Amino acid sequence: MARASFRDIKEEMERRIATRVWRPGATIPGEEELAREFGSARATVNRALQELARAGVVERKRKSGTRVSLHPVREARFIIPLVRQEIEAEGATYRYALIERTIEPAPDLVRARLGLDGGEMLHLRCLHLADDAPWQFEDRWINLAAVPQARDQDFAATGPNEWLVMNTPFSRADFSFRAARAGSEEAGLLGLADGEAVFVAERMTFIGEEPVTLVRMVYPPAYVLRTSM
Amino acid sequence: MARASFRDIKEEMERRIATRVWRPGATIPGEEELAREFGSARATVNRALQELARAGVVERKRKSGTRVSLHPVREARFIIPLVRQEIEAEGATYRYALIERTIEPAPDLVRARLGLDGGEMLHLRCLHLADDAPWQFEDRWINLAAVPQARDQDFAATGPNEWLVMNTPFSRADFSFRAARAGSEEAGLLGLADGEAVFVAERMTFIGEEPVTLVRMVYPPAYVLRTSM
DNA sequence: AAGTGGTCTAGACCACGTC
DNA sequence: ACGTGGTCTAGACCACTTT
Repeated sequence: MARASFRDIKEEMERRIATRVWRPGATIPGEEELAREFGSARATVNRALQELARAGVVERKRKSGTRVSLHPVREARFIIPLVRQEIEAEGATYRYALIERTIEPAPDLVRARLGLDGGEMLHLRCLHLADDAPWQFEDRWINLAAVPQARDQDFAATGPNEWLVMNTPFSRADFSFRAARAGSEEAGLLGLADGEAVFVAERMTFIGEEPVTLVRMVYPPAYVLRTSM
Repeated sequence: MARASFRDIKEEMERRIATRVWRPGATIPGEEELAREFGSARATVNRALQELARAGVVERKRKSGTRVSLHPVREARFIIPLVRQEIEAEGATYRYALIERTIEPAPDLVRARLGLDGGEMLHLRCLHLADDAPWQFEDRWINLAAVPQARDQDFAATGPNEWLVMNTPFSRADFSFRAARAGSEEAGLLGLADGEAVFVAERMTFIGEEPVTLVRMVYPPAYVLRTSM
């Protein structure tokens, strides 16, 4: 092997952990010693170890050293792509259809979820299609107090998600995922039988403490959310 | 300000993006120029930019330079707790029940998913309960070639998940989540009506390239997976 | 006080993509 | 060919934690 890269070093260390040369809970050698062993600079070993630590494979503490995690990785990451990207990544053609756009006072349920006192909201209902087959039904409420420019958008050609991503930064988002039975309206729009199982994702986003939007996304049962770590 | 750390630089760059000094799609200055501006080494700017790229805020390509992402692909993290912890966090009492434990050759479907040629597998089916109400039905296949010690475990008192976490490191895991209709057996075990919507999580884990386990976890429709970012 | 990881620097060379 | 990011090095100093 040529000079060892931080990737090589990381792989070798993963191998040692997987094959229990380095056992869970055990302290592994210090960076300096490892650098000597791998014939590399300490910074290179450091980078490999930092990545392992970020992934939860090892735990590091100054003075005490680096230990193999007892309860490895309890965290997975997953990306929230735009529907358009999600669909185009499948090799399908994306199409968008607006169903309804109204401005109304926030219903109690939405106000409660977002922690709002009152005020007007933009209510949008739309459909995202892949190769003309329904892919996602979106039911969205936008807080016009937080995003006044949304009032001037008709969202006829572009979905609110893309517009918001481009125009409204957010500082926090809460997600939830569940299974549910399709209501008759949802079933109709998605081309499903009544009572079919649907995958429901909900998202609330905030700028600081101010609520921006609440969206409910309903997918047909063929949809699968994937991630890996 | 003292000498700029990569964190300071990262924050300043995030600020410039949030305040649209650097606009979506625009190319930002090269590392060398930024290093001069911040009075730091190029490696320090590089680290800040790499973290922004990993977070999806910017996109980098050699020769072309670094540009602000048009559609920031934000990533969310979620924790995969042990069922026991999940239930106890709800303030409920955890109970575990083994339904079936057999050693069999891998069925074709499982072999295909895991990329196995053959060999014996441990098949476990069990139920996790919260305050004596069914919480999760678990159907698990363990590759005995990768985890021979599992053959000696009866899994009568402790679920395979807890045992594996403590005894088998893994280097990669793939997750998927979907909605489905409960089969009659699942419905019976979970106390649901036939055809009720259930939330299905699947996980495959590997040590290096060697498959360790495939598990299908089925939750009643009341279950909600939450995360935030 | 001392040990270990955390970060920074200045310089170098490499790798990839574009021209 | 050339420009930009990717990575490595050798050395230095700092910061946190434990002794």
